[in-house]
Amino acid sequence: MKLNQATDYAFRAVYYLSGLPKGQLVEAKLIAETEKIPLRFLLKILRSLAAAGIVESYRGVSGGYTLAKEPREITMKDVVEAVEGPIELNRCLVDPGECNKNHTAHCPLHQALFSIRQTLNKELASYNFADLGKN
Amino acid sequence: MKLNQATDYAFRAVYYLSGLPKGQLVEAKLIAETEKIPLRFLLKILRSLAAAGIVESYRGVSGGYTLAKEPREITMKDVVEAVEGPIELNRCLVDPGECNKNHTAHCPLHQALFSIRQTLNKELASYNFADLGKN
DNA sequence: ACAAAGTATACCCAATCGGTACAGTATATA
DNA sequence: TATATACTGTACCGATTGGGTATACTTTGT
Repeated sequence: MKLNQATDYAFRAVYYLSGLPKGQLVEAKLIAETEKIPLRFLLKILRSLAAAGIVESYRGVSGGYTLAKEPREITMKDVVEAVEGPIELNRCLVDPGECNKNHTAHCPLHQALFSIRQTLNKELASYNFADLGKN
Repeated sequence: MKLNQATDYAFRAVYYLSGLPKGQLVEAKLIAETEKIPLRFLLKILRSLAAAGIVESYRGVSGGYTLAKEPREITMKDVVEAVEGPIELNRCLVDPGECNKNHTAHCPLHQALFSIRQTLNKELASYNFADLGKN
């Protein structure tokens, strides 16, 4: 069970942007070089981050990217969800029809998984990009 | 980010075995039918569980499977790891060489991910198959 | 008008997932 | 001791996902 590589790159990109003066634009190319991320792939990831309202993009000659909100307002959970969608943990947490036993409500495994997912989400949400740098 | 289907089946199989009198053998076929798991696939999963010391197998005419230890001694983490290996969360947690920034030790993202993984592991380890049934 | 940025869509190869097939081995019982 | 029954091991298979690239296009500052 792991996060995918795109998510890792997204973490790095957002972390990089968090270290910049508020509102400063940076081209994808520079982020890519600094963070050693394939440029084309990074552009794709940045589009997801933009769609999720984490990053703002500006086109044209001196365009680039900047954070759409304060680093403190962006959590690791936000980034994960922007890139790979919500954490599912298990098919049957998403679609009860997928549960081949089909008695979700009184399935103790389901209950445990539900609670584990919740813990994981909370944990991811507890890290914001302002605090990440410090310590 | 999710657990795979084999792990889900493994949960169900172990849960099923946990509900049986200690030491009672059950054929894979019966587990498969009860839990609606493809038989061949279940057999494969059971081999992983046996290799991990969660389940014991007996061949021959009235063979089958039984838990290798008390339900209380088996956690969801044990089952996850038996089936899909340890939880990695991120490439660079496994192999520092994979970290394209290569300064793992002082990377705040790495530190956060490390801690998140730990929380997840603890959470998974907090559910054992004796308690799952009750409540 | 043109170069420098981002956008959109489509594609590609490799790895993993979910599962099956086949050939083999152990064992209880007739 | 033959045989049916149950597990084992390896190899395979089609579909999906992961990680990334290509191509064509749009926006914008100078």
